[in-house]
This record gives sequence, C-alpha cells and structure tokens, in this order.
Amino acid sequence: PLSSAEESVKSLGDQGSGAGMSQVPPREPSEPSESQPGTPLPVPGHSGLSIQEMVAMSPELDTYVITKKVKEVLTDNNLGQRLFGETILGLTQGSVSDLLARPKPWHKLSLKGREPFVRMQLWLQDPRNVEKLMDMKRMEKKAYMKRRHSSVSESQTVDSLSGGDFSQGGSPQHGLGHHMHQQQPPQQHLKKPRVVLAPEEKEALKRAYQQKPYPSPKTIEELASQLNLKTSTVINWFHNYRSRIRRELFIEEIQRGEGGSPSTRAGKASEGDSCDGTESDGTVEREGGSDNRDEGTASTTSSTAAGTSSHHQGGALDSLFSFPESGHVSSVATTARNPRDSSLRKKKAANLNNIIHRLEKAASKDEPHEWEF
DNA sequence: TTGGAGTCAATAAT
DNA sequence: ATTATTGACTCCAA
Repeated sequence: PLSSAEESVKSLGDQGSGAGMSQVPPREPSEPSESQPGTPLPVPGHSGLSIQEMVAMSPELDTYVITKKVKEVLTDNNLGQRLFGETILGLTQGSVSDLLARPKPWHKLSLKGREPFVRMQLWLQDPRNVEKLMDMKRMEKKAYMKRRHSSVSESQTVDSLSGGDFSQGGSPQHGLGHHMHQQQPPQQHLKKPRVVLAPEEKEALKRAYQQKPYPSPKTIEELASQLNLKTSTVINWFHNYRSRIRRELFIEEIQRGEGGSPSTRAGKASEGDSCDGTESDGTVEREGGSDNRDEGTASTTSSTAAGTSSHHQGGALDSLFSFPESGHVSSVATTARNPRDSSLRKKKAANLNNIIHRLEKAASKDEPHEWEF
C-alpha cells in the first residue's frame, strides 16, 4: 500500500535564468571510449540532460525510503545487487550493498553522493525498468550457459566475435583512475595479500580511537609499531573508522522515530563495547526524564512516518552550519542521555571529540578567524 | 598535507 | 550464489 515513491525528479525550470547553454561535448557516442565528464550511464530516457544536471536540480529525496523500495523490488524480482549496480548505478556489488544498507541522509550527501540515489529514484519511476533488468539477467544466464557448454565440448573460444552481448552496457564507466599497477600479463608477481586485521588489533585501534580520534603522526607511528602494522594501514584504518562511525550517527538520526510496529528491537548489540575502564568519557550522561528535543534549532527531524510520507518541506534550516556533523555541541552533550545503547553515547562522544578537534585546529590558526555559522 | 567522501574489489559470511 | 564487510585508493578542498 505505501508506495508513494516520493516526488519525481521531473519538471525542470527550463532555462528561465539558466546560465549558459549546455556545452555540447564534441564527443559523439562513438566507441566504448571513456567519456570523462559526461554521462557514464545513459540514464534511462529522460530528456537530454546529464544526471549531474538532474542531481543538481533534484529536490530533496528520502534516501531511506528509496533504498527500502529498491531492496524490496530487487528481492521481489530476484534481481541481484551486482547486475543492478553495474547496470543502473554504475557501481560494484559491494558499493551497492553498502549504499542500500546504510544510506546517508540526502542533506549530508555531496553532489556526487546523491547521484546513485537520483538514479535509483529514476529507476523506480518506471516499472518497465524492472522488466528490462530481468531480461538482462536472462541474457547473462544464457551467455553463461553457452560459455560453460562450449568450454567443455569445444576447445575453441570464439570470444573474438565478442558479439557485444550486454556487457557493453557501460559498466566500465569508472574509466580512468583504475589503471592499477601491473597484473594483466602472466606476471607471476603477487597480488597484494589484502591486509586483514585481527580482532584484537581492531580492538586496540578502537581503543586508541576513543582516546584520540585524530592521532598525531607520532601516535600513529607508535600504534603501527606496537601492532606491527604498516603506518599506512593505521592511517587508513582511522580514516575508514571515522568515516563509518560518522555514517552510523547519520543513520541513527534517520531511524529515530521509527513508528510502525514493535518489530524486533534493533538493539543490535554490536561493538563489543570493550570498555576497559579507559573510558575517560567526559560525556555527561545524566538520566534526564523528559526527552526534550529540537529547541529553536530543529535538528534533522526526519519525520519518517512509516510510509506515505508526504512532502516534508521544512528542513531547509537543518543543514545550516552543518559541520561534518549536525547537531550542536551543546546538543550532543545534553542529548547524550539515553541509557540504552551505550554505543550510541560513545559515538556521540566521538562525534564531540571530532568537533572539538576541528575547533582547536581552527583556533590555533594565525588569525582569530571567525566562525561562520 | 590532512581529512572527508565515494568507491573498488578481495574475501567473509550467509 | 548473493550479500556484507572493510583495507586501500582516487579525487577534492582547505
């Protein structure tokens, strides 16, 4: 019943005040050459504007609703993330999985980050797209079967013909930028063993993170040697961890107010919370009764009413002084009260440290600089 | 250079 | 077979 896939992305204000015309890329849809700036994926039918343009004009989209719907459609039709991702979004399976499972709220996305969601929205718009994908799936299977058959009975591989098949769809839109090192030829070299951190190492890193989300190069070196890891690995770990923690905060922000049914408590006691007393958690966590919320400064109140959400207009002020994080320092300290889910509190604390880090960094700069909130 | 955003792609887990 | 996880890499802005 509750479908209403948000608003469409149509209706374009034309060139009312449209600055310059679209520069006609002298590039003819020639061969499978890599178009750099243009539109990698054809983008369904829509007028001739690139997705980039559409993304720029797109109204606010509810990424949560969109991914929910996409997941539903994919499973209902037995369509995999790989095919969907490569064909519709121009992304790999892993990226699709991540995107569908943990979509960041629209206002936190960069122009680039919004692209996949606009594509999904467009895709959902026309049911015929599902049919098309299913057809492709069939074709792939057929080709696969054929290949398997010929390989056993016939030694000859006519790949040369390269009937083009579907593969040309345009997945390699990633074009430049992936000219990894060597590996193609019979290079008996080695494929990077792919570092896999042991659970204990991760624990140690997390502990270090709690203490210092932004370790100095000195600290990083120490950690690296102590854990016997490459410095770059430690650096990458911190980059990734910060980034992923941040995203979880966004998600919790969205889920808040999840009406619906008293489904299974998404408690998800993840993170072992290996609190080794080292907490040093300066976060106050008084147990306040009322849970007063958005004061004059309404934080992103995603009225994620289960389903048929109409048009939530407001919001405009949300991302106002949107530092990487939303919410205000004071808010964080105050809101940290929420007995259940100590991990949430921990994350908020990390978030606070994050902000503090920035403030200190900025404060140490030459000029007294002023905060432009 | 540092940090953030997006992804890739190997490999874990279902 | 698919989907989930995650270290590393590219691109960018400050």
